[in-house]
Amino acid sequence: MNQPIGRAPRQVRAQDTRASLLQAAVSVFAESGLHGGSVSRIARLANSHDRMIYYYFGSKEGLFIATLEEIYRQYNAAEASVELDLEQPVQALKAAVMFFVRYFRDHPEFVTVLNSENLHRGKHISQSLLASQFSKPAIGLVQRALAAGQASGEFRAEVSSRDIYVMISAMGYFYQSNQHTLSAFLGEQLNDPQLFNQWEGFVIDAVLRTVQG
Amino acid sequence: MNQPIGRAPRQVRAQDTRASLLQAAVSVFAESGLHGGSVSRIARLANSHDRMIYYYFGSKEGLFIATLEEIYRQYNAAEASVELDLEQPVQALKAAVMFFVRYFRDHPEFVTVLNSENLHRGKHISQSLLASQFSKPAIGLVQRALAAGQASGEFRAEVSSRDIYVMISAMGYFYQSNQHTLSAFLGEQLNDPQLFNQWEGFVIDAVLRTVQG
DNA sequence: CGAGTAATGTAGTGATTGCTACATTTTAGT
DNA sequence: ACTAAAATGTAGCAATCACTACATTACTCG
Repeated sequence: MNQPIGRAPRQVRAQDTRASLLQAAVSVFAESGLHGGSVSRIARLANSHDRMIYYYFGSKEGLFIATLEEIYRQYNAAEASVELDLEQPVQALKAAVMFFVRYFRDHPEFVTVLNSENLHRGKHISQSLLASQFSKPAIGLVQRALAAGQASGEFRAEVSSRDIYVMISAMGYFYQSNQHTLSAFLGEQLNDPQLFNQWEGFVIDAVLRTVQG
Repeated sequence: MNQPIGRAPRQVRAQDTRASLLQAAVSVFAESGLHGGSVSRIARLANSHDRMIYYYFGSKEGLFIATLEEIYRQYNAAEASVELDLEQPVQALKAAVMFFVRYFRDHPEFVTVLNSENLHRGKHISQSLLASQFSKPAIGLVQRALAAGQASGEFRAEVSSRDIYVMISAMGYFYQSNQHTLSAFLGEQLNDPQLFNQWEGFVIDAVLRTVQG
């Protein structure tokens, strides 16, 4: 569009290659974990070659680090796009809970890749230079909703936003992450839409009861 | 002791071999997951040979299924040994919460092996013939404490024990399971004992506020 | 247009994997 | 004591793995 015509093709294609490799890595690592997903399968899915993974990411671990950064980036971007009506703290917190619970449901790749990273004791995310940038906006949603409610007196002052953030994340994440063993355990299919809605309502209720006076 | 002297050695040794292979499998699968842990490493850790794994468990997957059954068995056994004073529902529920939160903290192998199984979409636990037996006593603790409180009128009647069980599990499990990425995310080491105690107190508070009228 | 290089393609490497064929030892039952 | 079989040990196979040396293309820039 605003680019000189004869310019882009080379560099653009290169970026496309990198991007499709990264996207393929997200898919494969999400499905099979770091060890389970092979470099050649990622390259094949991206219509490229193993060679290019090493060209752009140096190693399989380098690709995994980039994958982590990518899913965190998407996570933060999604969180940043949520708008809260801070005039109504209860509704705001409710909206925050719904965002998280649904994000985990709709982005299983986020859940499984993080699980894979935690299996490796966080050794890759600690190598990431961008990691520190991700921590800032993360709790933002919960923090703002909670602070608004505390200012208006609707929420208790002694509740910490970190605890509430972890509580919400835990209930949303665990429900998705462990749905298979939980379903076998409880004898109910947790991915059933009706059951999910019921669970979402329960989480909202539990969080509100926890923060309210 | 009460065995005829010349009897046991053969069968006993055989059972020892099987048991030590299973224990080694729990350790290795917990540390590296199903794909990351190799059969030969498990055999070496058990002071045995790859060969014996196939002799006793048929395949690597068979060993993994047995591993799942083993950690579930231990989980249920621990749960069954907890005694609740149902005359005091609040204390009983509190004790239940503490049991779960601490069990996940003290048994990371339970957490990581289950994560590995969920990565594979529960395909192994669904093959287990013993799996159905595990579901029964699981929610027992929570169910009894909750029912006692509902009978006495201290807890709300409309709360479901399944929701409370999943809530408690989620908050305890997630805290342990995702401690590495969470620590990087929050800038705090979640395995710090003081922070853990604070979290445990928060979970108790959140659960009680959720069930109380 | 010509040259230098960014980007891609090809064909392999050695190491490790899950698994098995085969041999050997050890013990229980008769 | 003898034998069938349970249990263990040894050696190696075919496949896959992450990774790389080397060659080739294609485009940018002077």
